[in-house]
Amino acid sequence: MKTTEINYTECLSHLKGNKLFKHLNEDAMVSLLGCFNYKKWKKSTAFFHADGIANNFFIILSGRLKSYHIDLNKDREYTVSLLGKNDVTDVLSLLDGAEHDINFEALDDIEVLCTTNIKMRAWMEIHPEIYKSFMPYMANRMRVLEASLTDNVLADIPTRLARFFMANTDENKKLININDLSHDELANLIGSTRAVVNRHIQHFKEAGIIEVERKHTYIKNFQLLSQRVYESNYY
Amino acid sequence: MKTTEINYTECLSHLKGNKLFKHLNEDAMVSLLGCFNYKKWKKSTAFFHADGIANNFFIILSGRLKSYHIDLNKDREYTVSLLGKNDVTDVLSLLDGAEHDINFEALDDIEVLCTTNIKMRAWMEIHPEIYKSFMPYMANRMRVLEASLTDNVLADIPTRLARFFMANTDENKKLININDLSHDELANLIGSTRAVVNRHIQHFKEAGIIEVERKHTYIKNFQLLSQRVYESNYY
DNA sequence: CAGTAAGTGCTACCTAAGTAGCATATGGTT
DNA sequence: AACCATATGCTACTTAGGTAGCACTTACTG
Repeated sequence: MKTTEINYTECLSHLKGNKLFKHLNEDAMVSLLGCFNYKKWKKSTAFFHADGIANNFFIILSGRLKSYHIDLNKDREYTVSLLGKNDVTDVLSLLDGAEHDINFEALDDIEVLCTTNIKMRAWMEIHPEIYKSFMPYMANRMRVLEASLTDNVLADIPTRLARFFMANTDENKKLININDLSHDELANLIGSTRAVVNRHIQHFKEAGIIEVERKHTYIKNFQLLSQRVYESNYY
Repeated sequence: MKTTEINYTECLSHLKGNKLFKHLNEDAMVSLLGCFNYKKWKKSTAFFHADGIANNFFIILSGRLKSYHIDLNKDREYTVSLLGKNDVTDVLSLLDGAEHDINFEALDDIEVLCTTNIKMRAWMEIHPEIYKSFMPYMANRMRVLEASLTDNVLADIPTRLARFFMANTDENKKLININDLSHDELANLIGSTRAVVNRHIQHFKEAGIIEVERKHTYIKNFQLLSQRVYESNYY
């Protein structure tokens, strides 16, 4: 690993805190780190599918990275997932070798460990115990995808918005991770548009559920929010 | 394995034709079969999440099984995936042990090999090489989920319908696997309702793209269909 | 500190999708 | 043959969500 900007032990401790890799023994850990380069990207750096980015494999150390699709006809974007610390990408092209046409954009300054799918696959061949630890990670990602899918089909936008806020609260009932996003980004995340999301945010404000400042959202009444979430349900 | 209704070698050949299990050696194959029971279910048999069905693990030998969510408030259903021969379920609860609230219904008379998640997990512990072969299967399932998700957010219903037909054609440009579904089931699959899907089916008929009989859909002009599909695109 | 880009709030309008209801057709069952 | 559940086709209507446009505000940048 190139250690120009971050030291080796720091990276090691990152991996040891990552569910996918924490179970590895010291030797495997060292050889894994040998495959990666440490990189930083500025906020708003974008990677398009066409750039061949999907043939690389990243472990996110800090910052948020969104994966998204654009509709060229209409002027719309959909954020498929919001990746953060301890997430990896792109799992799909890594695991089945096929192309994955999706784009990425850094929502913050981010730090990643970077390698190619080819190198990563070679390492996995030698350390097959890694496959098992990928299982719950993939299962969790699938759960999120499936929940979003069902939501987007069956739930209206205020419901999706409420659920999205709810899903991003911590134990103190405060909004985390998405509290500094613009209404535009929120819209991309729940599959709608800025104007519509803004409309419903006004309703939530009137109802006393949330408070809004420029690029900041706060939950004002958690009780009301969870009420709004559980009004509509499916099984 | 209980071999009351199907013989052992028949099951073995099923497993050898299944991408998930074909790579196993003879011993592993035999011990795997030892975990399962052979079962048949009649068409329309339904399993609800509440029944604890999700703690079982199935390999589908023949027939179609849909996994779906119902919205109790509105009167709607969404078919998350249509599983068939060589598919397994439920991967999610198997791999991370958490509840997966989803329902199942047999669209045909179906045959399955059936075991509990607990037994299957125990077997996997002893045969960890299986984890690797699960990878591309899961990756593929994730791709399908992600594509549906993006479609449901960004594409309108005629586009989704056209894509859905397109995705279910064989090398002879004939409709397979979904050609005998009612408009109601089609609607569930693309995230809409019977009346709306029927509306667009009329348009497709007028345009000469498809032909429809009671519970049968045929592609009349594949060229026109693929044109309709590629009109709208995203990346 | 002036200029500019980005974010927000809101009005007015348009349209695809959903809903309700009914007529007709089909195929299987008694 | 008569019956009945299911499937389909179609009309009329409602509505949530999307679109366009603009005013105002905030924060950054040269």
